[in-house]
Order: sequence, then C-alpha cells, then structure tokens
Amino acid sequence: MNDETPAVPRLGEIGLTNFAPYLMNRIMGRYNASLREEMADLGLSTPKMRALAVLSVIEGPLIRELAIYTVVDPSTLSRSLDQLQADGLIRREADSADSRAVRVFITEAGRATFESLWPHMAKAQARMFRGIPEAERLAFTATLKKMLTNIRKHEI
Amino acid sequence: MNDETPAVPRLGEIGLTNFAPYLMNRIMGRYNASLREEMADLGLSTPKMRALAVLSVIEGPLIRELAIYTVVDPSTLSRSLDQLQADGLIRREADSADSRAVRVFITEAGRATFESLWPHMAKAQARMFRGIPEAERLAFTATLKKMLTNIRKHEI
DNA sequence: TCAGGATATTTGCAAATGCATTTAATTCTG
DNA sequence: CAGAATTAAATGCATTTGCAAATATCCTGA
Repeated sequence: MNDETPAVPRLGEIGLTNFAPYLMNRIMGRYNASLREEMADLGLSTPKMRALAVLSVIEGPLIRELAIYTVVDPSTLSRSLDQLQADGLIRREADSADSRAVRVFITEAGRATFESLWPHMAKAQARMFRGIPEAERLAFTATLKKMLTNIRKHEI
Repeated sequence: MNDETPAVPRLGEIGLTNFAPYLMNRIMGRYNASLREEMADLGLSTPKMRALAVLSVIEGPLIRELAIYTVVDPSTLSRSLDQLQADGLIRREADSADSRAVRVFITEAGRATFESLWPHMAKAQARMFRGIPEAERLAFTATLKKMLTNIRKHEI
C-alpha cells in the first residue's frame, strides 16, 4: 500500500502556457489594458465600467448583487457608485422590502456613456477571437459557463 | 448603397453570460479570491505570487520581461520585488551585457514558498475544471493560447 | 416578543496601485 | 563619433483598494 499524498505535477512540468489560469490572467490583463485609454477618456475606472456594463443589462440589482456580478469588493463598489452617482450615470434607490438594501439603476446619461464605450469593448473581444472559427468560439464560451458554475460561490 | 457604420450587437442582445470577457473576468476574480487567504498566510500579494510563479519556471528574466509575464505594471513590480528581496525570496542581479537592466532570480527560500502555495493553485484550477472532460479542457487551453497570441502586445 | 446573531451598506485607514517623472545607460543617426 | 532619442528600472505622489469596524436593519428561536 501507498500512503503518500498523490504528487501534484509542478508548474514547471505543466508549463506556464499550459496552465489555464496563467493564460486567462494574461489575456484579461491585456484586454483590460486595451480599454484603459477609452475608459479614462470617459472618466471610468474598471469597477465603474463594469458596474455600467452590468446595469445596462440587469435592471435595479442590489449593491450586494452588483458586487458579485462585477467581481468588485462591496466597499470599493460603494465608492465607485458614489462617483457614478455624482456624475449622474446611476442612481440609488432604497429597496421597498428591506430598508438596509439599496438598488442601483442606470440613468439615460449612464446608458449613453456605456454605449459610447461598448464598441471598443466589442472590438477588443473581436481582436481576442480573431482567426478562431465560430464553432471553436462557441465551444470555448460553453466551457467558460461551466467553469463559472464550478467556481462561483454565490447562486448568481 | 449603405454607408452606415455596421451595427455592433449590444451587450444586452448578446447577454452578459455569452460575453467571453465578462465570464473570464468573473472566473479569474473568483480564482484569485480563492487563493487570497493562502497567499496572505505566506505574506504574498497577487503580484508577488505571480512573480514567484513565473520565476519558478523561467530562469533570470529581465524585470521588463517579468512585468509582461506577470501582467503587472513595472513600477508595481519593482516594489513587489523589493519586498520579495527583503524576505529573501528572490535576488536581483545586474545584467552582464546591459548595465541598465536587472535580472531576477528565485532563491531556494522563494522556491520553497512557491512550492507550498502551488498545491492550492493546482486545487483551485482542478475545481474550476471539475466535470469537464479532458478533451474539452485541452481544446479550451488551445483556444486560450491562440487568444494570447492575438491579444498580446509583446513578443513574449 | 425580544435578545442575539446575521445581513446590507458605508466609512476609516493603512497599504497598494499606476501614471508621470527621474536617473542612468544604451542605441541610433547624421 | 557626438548628440538626440530610446530604453530599463526606480521613485514621487495622488488615487484606489480592500480589510476591519461601524451603523442600521432584519430574522430566528426560546
């Protein structure tokens, strides 16, 4: 019998460029960097951009939920929302059922700001997938969805 | 004839969970968060962890190269290396050919620190891929490699 | 029903981040 | 080959970040 812990292959054995989290971090780092200039022109940081992106699709989530969708710490998100609110891009509204909770809504100005950023996001995504056939792209996204289900901590 | 700009489908039309960058950011956010506690126990931040990971595989890169591999801003990396050096986990060495440049080497202590973190990284990756067949996993990683080639700015 | 624990958000604060600049060295160009 | 332009790394500094704690509210079981 063998009671040793099963050996985990080392990173060097796998190779950096076969380790999916490494590749994903690097790709997302470049993707986010490629949008930085356009975001700066619109006065947006990554958390603010993500909040607008989610709010353009999801109507009036709780801040807690928005923090999950955007993968931004609630305290950071709270301050990002302060800024977006000061710029008139979102508004907060007390939840009718739970007076601790706050719902967030995108304003028309917020939607317009996001609309002017969106083509750059779409283009960055297109560049990422350049030369990759439609079927492969769909399979890739399907795998991503499974991975999100596997790794997520929350039900949303 | 039609001289309008071709319409880019909106995010709402695509759906948040069909937009690959959204999924990838969310997955990587969870992956990184899942390692935070183990990293904190070892006194590592994300940039420091990434530097050790790359240095465990690549021998003596320039700081400039390390910044690309780790997707960390050179100024941030410089300070992260200060800390790793103070803790004896890496050492800097002047490049023999170019005296502006500095090469970075992992020490034995650095290797040991990374080795104690690595099983957690491997486990987090395994959890991410849970239930996903080997073939699908390989196809996914192959697509990631193409994407990195597409999106990267540098030749490494 | 009410005390104790949980939850939603905000705020305090120290540390980290990233842009702009500096310093030092190398490479290019006329 | 001199001077200009470029490059590598480090540093100054204002902003951002995220952990802890505070505040306000809600829920649960005796």
